[in-house]
Amino acid sequence: MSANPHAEHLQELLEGLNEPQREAVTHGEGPLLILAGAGSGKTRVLTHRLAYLVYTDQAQAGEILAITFTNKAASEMRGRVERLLGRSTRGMWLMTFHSACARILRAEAERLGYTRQFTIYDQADARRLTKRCMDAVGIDPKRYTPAAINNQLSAAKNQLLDAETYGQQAGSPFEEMIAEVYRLYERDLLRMNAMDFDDLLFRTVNLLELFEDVRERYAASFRHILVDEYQDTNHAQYRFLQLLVGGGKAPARGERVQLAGHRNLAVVGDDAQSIYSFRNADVRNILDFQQDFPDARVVKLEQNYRSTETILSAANAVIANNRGGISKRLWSELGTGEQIHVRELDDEHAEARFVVGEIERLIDEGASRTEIAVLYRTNAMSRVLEDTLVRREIAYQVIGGTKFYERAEIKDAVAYLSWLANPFDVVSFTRVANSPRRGLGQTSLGRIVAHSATVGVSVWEAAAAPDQIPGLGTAAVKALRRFMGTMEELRVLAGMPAPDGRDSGEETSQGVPVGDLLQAVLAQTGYVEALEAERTIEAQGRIENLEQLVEVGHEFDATAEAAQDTLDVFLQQIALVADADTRSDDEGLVTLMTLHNAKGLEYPTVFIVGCEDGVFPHSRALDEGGLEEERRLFYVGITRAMRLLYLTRARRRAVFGAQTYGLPSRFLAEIPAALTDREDEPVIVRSAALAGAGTGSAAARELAYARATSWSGGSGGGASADRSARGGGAQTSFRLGEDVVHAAFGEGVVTALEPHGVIVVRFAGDGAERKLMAELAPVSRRS
DNA sequence: ATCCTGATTTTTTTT
DNA sequence: AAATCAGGAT
Repeated sequence: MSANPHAEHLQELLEGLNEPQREAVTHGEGPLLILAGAGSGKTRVLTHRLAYLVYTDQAQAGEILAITFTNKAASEMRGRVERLLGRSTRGMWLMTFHSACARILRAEAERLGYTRQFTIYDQADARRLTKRCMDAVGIDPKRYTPAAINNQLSAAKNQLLDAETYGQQAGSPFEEMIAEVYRLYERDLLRMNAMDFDDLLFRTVNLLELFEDVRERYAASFRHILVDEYQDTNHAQYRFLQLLVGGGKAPARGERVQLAGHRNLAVVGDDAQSIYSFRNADVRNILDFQQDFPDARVVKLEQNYRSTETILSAANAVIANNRGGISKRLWSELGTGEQIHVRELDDEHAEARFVVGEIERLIDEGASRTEIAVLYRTNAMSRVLEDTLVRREIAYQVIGGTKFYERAEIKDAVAYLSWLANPFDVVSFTRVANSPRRGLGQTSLGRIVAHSATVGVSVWEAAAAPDQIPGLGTAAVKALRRFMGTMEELRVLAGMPAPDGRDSGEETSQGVPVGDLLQAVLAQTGYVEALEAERTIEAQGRIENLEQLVEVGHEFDATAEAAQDTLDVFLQQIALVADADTRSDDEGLVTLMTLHNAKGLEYPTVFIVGCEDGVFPHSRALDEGGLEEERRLFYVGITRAMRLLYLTRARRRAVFGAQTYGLPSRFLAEIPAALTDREDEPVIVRSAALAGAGTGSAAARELAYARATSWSGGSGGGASADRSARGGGAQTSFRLGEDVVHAAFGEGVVTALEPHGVIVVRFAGDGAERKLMAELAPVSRRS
């Protein structure tokens, strides 16, 4: 080792790492599992390991595949590795699963019957196509939404089940129906030379399974593979890795022996932070890693360098309520720090005012806006916060929500490019053909698409010969001819070959740069003109968005490495950007985002708003038995905070425009009161009360009641009046939204007042609403 | 074909 | 509250 010319650098690379970190960084060949608790220096280990592998010549940059969860994380990591190495990491595959697969597929697509210009459909496109297939099968759209059906398809794909296999093992009429949609859906995607997000993984796995030479080539070219956030990988991703490194679970169908390979796979993750099961992530991937690779070296990172001990204690206490998992106990040396601030506000507006007020105070005290993040469960909750921030003139950024690339005008512009690149792309064609309005309505478009399918040519070819299309009116023929004239000009400009192969064999001419092409598209199709004609503020905003997109195009042109395939690469890049990738951390902005988007990030001050049962944990997660995952999400949220943590809850909140009354999140009660500054002790009667209600056991009811009374009595203050009222049998006057406790049902909240002394209470235990006679029921005011 | 209007639905979370 | 959708009028 001392002979290594980089010995000094090596020293530097390992300096400042603790023992387990160093072990992970310097691990040589063979499987490696890094169990990295929150804030334990995971990214540091990953970047140092990447640099170490290159430095010690265990791998060239180009022989490493490093998977991150977002493109943003990838580019940050690349920057850090380059700083460590002191040179470029060009050639290193440092990207998301989806980007890596798209890249492989673009090189190999012909083997699977696609062209390298295949279009990537996002979720909205996929749902639209699903709906079309549902209509074709004749499914009642009232009973099943395209989103729900598409989720089923997505789940199947993530399990690597194709339509045929899925159909064979369908065990219910429902599954038969799904299978039918699935068959159509797959057929259409292939016809359209398009893939959805799940296909990127699925098709890559197909490719590697079907073509041994391809598999061998990629397996040999990636001598080391590293995967971040391994707890959130799904089965398709697991199989992809298995095909590249060898080893892993029992051989798949048709495989005689276990796959051979170098098995140089290092995975990093934390099962306590697995929060993507709704996306078919399977936490067993990380839990079973040691079974998959019995000789794996396992490194646990438990020292936290991020949060105060108070925050960590809260996180540990919360996650302890989950069953199972790999045990680890985070600790830190950063001192006790401040208590966790817990606040209850009247409604979401008051909550927002409180949060923004605290932000103002912190800024006055010298904090920077970049040090503050506000986290919420659902995107819709950002609105009130934004309103308040705007009013108080605090600069902020929202991550997620309506993404830039999901705006209609952006999707339209991109669809024009997609169709130019991929003449089979029906979804883009139908999106673009009548936007701006050209007099080509649904009926005409339907005829064009149907004709292309019958004749077996691309939509482009079908549309290029309007008079061949049966049933098309003269007006439509004329409109289409004019439209296709424009598109032909643009096609030449783009340097794309004629779809009918007229000049195949010729060298594909070099197209103009993407930014210029985009500009030409927007001008020549009349898209911008139509927007200008609207003369509304809205349209003006859209034009500005489009200008921004053109700017993105120009930037792409300026940095494009090879002049080849630029349009495809640009489209692929756009299809796979996540909104998390647009986060900026140097512009003096307060950051607003969902808890999911906060994964992997840290902030000195964190607010988690909406800590109410039904909001967080989310009611739909509760219905589907996803409580533990919600808790992990809460754990993720808590552990984002370095020094200050605020948890807020609104007694009343508008959901779908209607007022709802929510109980405090059950997670709040899981934080030891001593760690917080809340004045009133949380009343934990829920489980006991529910047990009592369920079994009808009088003793359990007594117990729940006794605990509830003594606890609320213990909170001091004006408890005595309440107690006497309760002791007298019942309290008779209640207000809307009041927190109450019932002897058998436990905690609840008054959601309605009815005549004749009847109140409606929703209970925390089972979420059910019950009508009670205020005078007679054993119910009383809480707190 | 297009536009308008009232009804219905939407909100988990995302590559 | 906002967005999308279906159905009907123009």
